[in-house]
Amino acid sequence: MIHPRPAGQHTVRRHNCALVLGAIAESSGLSRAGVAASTGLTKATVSTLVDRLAAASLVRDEGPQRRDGPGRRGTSLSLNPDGPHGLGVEIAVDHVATCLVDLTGQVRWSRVSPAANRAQSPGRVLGRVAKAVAAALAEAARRGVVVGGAGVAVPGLVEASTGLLRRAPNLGWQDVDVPAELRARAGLESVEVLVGNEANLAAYAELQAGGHDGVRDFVHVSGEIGIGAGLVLGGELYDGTRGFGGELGHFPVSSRGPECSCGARGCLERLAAQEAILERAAAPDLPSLLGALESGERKAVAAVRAAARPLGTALSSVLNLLDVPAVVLGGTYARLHPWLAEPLREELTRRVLGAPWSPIDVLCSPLGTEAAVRGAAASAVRTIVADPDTFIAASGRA
Amino acid sequence: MIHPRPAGQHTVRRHNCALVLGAIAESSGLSRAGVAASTGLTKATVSTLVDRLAAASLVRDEGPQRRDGPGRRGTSLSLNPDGPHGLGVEIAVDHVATCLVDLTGQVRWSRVSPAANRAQSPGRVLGRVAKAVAAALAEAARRGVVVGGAGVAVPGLVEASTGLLRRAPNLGWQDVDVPAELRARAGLESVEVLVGNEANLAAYAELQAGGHDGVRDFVHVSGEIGIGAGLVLGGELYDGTRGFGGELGHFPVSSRGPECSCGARGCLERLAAQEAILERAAAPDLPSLLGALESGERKAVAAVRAAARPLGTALSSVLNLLDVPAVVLGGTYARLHPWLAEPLREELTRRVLGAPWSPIDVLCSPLGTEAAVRGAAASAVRTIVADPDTFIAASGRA
DNA sequence: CTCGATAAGTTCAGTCGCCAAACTATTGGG
DNA sequence: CCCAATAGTTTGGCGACTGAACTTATCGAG
Repeated sequence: MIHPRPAGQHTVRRHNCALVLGAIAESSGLSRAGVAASTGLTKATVSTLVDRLAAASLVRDEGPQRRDGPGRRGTSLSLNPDGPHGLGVEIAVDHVATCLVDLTGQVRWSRVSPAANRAQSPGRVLGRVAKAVAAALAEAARRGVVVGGAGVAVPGLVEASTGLLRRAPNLGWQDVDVPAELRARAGLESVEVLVGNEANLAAYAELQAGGHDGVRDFVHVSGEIGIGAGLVLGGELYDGTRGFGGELGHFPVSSRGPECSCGARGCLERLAAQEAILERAAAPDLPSLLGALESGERKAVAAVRAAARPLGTALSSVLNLLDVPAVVLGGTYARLHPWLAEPLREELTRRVLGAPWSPIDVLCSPLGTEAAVRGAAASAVRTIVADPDTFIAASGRA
Repeated sequence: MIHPRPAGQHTVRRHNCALVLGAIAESSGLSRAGVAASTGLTKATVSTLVDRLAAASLVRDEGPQRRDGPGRRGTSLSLNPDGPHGLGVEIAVDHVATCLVDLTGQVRWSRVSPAANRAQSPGRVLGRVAKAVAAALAEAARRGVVVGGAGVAVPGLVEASTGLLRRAPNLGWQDVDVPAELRARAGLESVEVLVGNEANLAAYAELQAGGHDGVRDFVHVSGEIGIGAGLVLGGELYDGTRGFGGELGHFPVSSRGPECSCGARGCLERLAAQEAILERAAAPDLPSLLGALESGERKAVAAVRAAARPLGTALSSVLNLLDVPAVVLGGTYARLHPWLAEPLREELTRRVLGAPWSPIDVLCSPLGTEAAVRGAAASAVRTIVADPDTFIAASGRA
């Protein structure tokens, strides 16, 4: 059993610091008095904590508010966009991406470097990654911003407890300690480095920047190579007991169906991933499929429809099991959204038990292929916003 | 968004009180010094908190420990079995069950009253339940124990946020506020009353009393009427976003298959629930099926095997999605365990991706039909153990 | 223009729970 | 009999929040 920690006054301050910052993050432009009202803390306490947050340049004082009626005006507080940034890194089979995201979740800088990483040794790939990270750090230095944390998105199973990348089939890696490697190779010694599965982090990006506002519970699916899924429950990424959660590709959706690499038959992945759709539509690649769809070719439209059924079958089971009211389509599926959404919604409505009471949303991700890097950076920013006191303490002694 | 609460010193004490009690619960017979070591608190703090817990009769001083070597002996501390009890209530279609469980999780008293509750009005049934609760409270009074909380298991969807029983198909109920009704009818005014889905609470009972020691992550399935499932993740009951989680009965496992009441085809429930097995085995009821199995009748054995496949298909999807390493068979499935476990394990081993690395346990519940009531009572006890300070404050002013 | 009403933000003594360290109590061994 | 070792208690101090009084800022009415 993981032992919970004893609490002391410092714990109280940590909690309340996070509470105050959270209130400011949630509604920008709040005054100290407003924060006090929304958190339940006293004005005195809020003042102290805001001073602390401002000193660490997490919060910015934006001058007096507009108000009508008598009384002194409050000072607008908001997250400081020039405060610490989160560094996002994505290691994919064909590229390495990096970006810098500010506290408000805005992407302030990003870069993608093509790289043939498939079946390359970890050392070689991590060398490339270290270079890209160095460039990002240089950019941050040029802008005079502190990098407060880093997140790395990887295409494989990440063990939550250890941070180890257990298996990455497409890279051919096994048991690689990515954070340790990057800390050593790329001058990230003083920064917290998180790793996460690429599909899970894409889901998190969707929550943070997707603009489906108010939707705090959904399943995010994207179908590039295989099918990646990520769960967001109650505004938090849910990644299972050991962090392996969200494996959806091998859902058995057809007792017959083609054989899969996993040994079973009728896996979702073989029926609804990008490759399966292209094959059925007799399209050589995604652009040509999209072209065919736009000109309304029956074969292409039918291929997408055919993928919607098994996808809907699998997702409806997830929705029934976890009681989630929305599905977000990302990656390739986002581009197919106009043709995919309706048949998918039909299938879900038919199969989800709660559908008659609360209709199911099938949403489209606006983030495209950048979702995973953004999610990685956002998860780094999250660690600061969710626990500012630790960040302040760390930057104080550094 | 649900607003988190501000923290103060009282929050610290609450947290540490729970920490100390948790340490004692986890390893009975610990001394104050032992608690201090395992929690990280100082001996001074532990002493204060233990006094507090002892004054509320949550913790009992059991005299000096045995130790070898020099030094003063510590005093053994353990959960007080004569401290507050949890009251468990189960409202089923054919009976009402009640029980009293002490802080250690032992059932100290229980009673089952047959009752034809199917399709009866809530008022009528709750009248019966109130009577059973009154009898349980009288028994508690006779024993001189305080009832510190109550849990009610119901066969339907319970909304976590409101505690409302949204739908109970087998009872024919809709939107019933069970806690409020019971508080009003059964003299439970001063006691916290929790409601939960019967399958989820059975899973919780399994965690608490099932004796699969060390297993803190599993799916619990039982097949009486329909198929009920409950998830335990990291030693906590997981009941989904709104508390509707664990719906497994309508997993689509066969694209053909018989039509189901939900409108779809090939639902797990129609293929693997008790009724389906009996029908296939041509057995009139469960006892006769068990008899046939014990005398090795091929038709009966084949029927159970036939149910194992779809069950395994559905469960493997859950295991892949949530990364859980064990399945516990309860209710009817527990009785079929000798014939069901092996084919089920085979199916799971074939389909679960992580199986080659960590084998999947298929365990048998020893709790029988009492699981749900016990789980209800245990969940009531849990609220005390997980937050003793609130209990102490409440009993102090009462 | 001044004064009163209203609201934001600050200051300060008070309270509460934890901590560190010193102290008392108990036990086995030389 | 005294010492080393361990359990538990007492005491003074500290940090973080609270409540209430106080200062600052703004508007509108006379």
